[in-house]
Amino acid sequence: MKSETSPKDQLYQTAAKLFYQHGYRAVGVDTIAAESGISKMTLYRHYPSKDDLIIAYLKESDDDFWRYFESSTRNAPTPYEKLLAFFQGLQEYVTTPACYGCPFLNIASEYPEADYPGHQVALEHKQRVRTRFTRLAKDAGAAKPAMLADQLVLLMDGAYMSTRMFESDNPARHVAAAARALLDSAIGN
Amino acid sequence: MKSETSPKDQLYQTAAKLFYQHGYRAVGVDTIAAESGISKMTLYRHYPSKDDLIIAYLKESDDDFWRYFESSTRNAPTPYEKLLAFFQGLQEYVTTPACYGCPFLNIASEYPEADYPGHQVALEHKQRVRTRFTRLAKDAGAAKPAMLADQLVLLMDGAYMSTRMFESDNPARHVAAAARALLDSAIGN
DNA sequence: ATGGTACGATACAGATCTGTATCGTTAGTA
DNA sequence: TACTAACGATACAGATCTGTATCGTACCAT
Repeated sequence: MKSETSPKDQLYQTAAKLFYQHGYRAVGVDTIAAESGISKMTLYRHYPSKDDLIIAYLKESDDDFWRYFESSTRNAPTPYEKLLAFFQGLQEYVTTPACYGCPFLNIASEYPEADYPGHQVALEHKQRVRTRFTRLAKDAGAAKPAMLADQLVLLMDGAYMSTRMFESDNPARHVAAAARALLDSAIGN
Repeated sequence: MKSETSPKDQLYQTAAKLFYQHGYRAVGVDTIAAESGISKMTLYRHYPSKDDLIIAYLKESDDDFWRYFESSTRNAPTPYEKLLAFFQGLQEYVTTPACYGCPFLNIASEYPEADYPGHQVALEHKQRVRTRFTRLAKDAGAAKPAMLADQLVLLMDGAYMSTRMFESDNPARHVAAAARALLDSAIGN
């Protein structure tokens, strides 16, 4: 059957969960090893350093994000509705206990130095989102698509951070309505 | 003249700068002592622990925020214009190299556990901002003032995080326009 | 059967961090 | 002048962290 998860997968899943919930600096390799039931030596056999494990997690999070982005917007017929659908899905996610914010914002907070490798990965991710938003905003007929995209990025990141901060009564519950207001204001329909 | 800064002040100013720029976990007490030119023993004579120093910084940051809030909105004649003025000033600040994000969002990222004292201080700060926004939104005639306030909080926090992440070409340069759009949409004038 | 590969367990090196203990010095004050 | 309070310098205790070294074992393919 070969359905057993490999030690590397086991390690990765545990690290991903701990990094996301508790932060990158707060989680040590000993904790990851103990929690996953995999030896620390095996960890270092698969990942040369803790930073490599962090980078692997960030790259996978980027893939996850785009997988979700595609699936949440696929059924929306227009660019306008695609953006709305994304923010509707985002709102549902960030008002869920499973959400601990944004892995990329979290790494940027913990490692603000621009030359840290993880910071670079995060920055590139946000730039791709910005580019994608800009394209959709343009196709939706916005007069200033780059400006609208930036405004939507602020909303998205604000929602992620609210979720990391608030346990209940989260301001992010209004992110979809806010996105709609910005879209309507920028498109003018 | 007695104008010399006291060792405690020297210590505090150095710690504030380092915490804000590099993060709380990344900055150790030895670094603070060395950078300030004050002995580590003197640090612990004034602050029982590093956490106490962090809390002192957060409380002072809260005061700073409200001082700025009052000064930036004082000359605006209406609640609507007060909110616009705040976001205009925020935009100017976050597009400046002196800005390293929001001390409260930063602490929430680095210490996500809700029972960490610093997290509590941060949460209370954000709640006060939310309350203040709600009051102004209500006085400005918004149909759903709490919702508008939440949307503005998302924008504000998104702008802070963008600044921590981006060095140039910062999406936060459009935060004032976004706030205006949300206000106009919610008030309907 | 045998050899290679992956993993577990453990100990450890070396760095770093928070916080304390000790002692010397300096400055202000009665 | 002598006392006191604050500070500096240094060493250190104890914990924690990343990463490595070593050795034993289990499994798998030839």
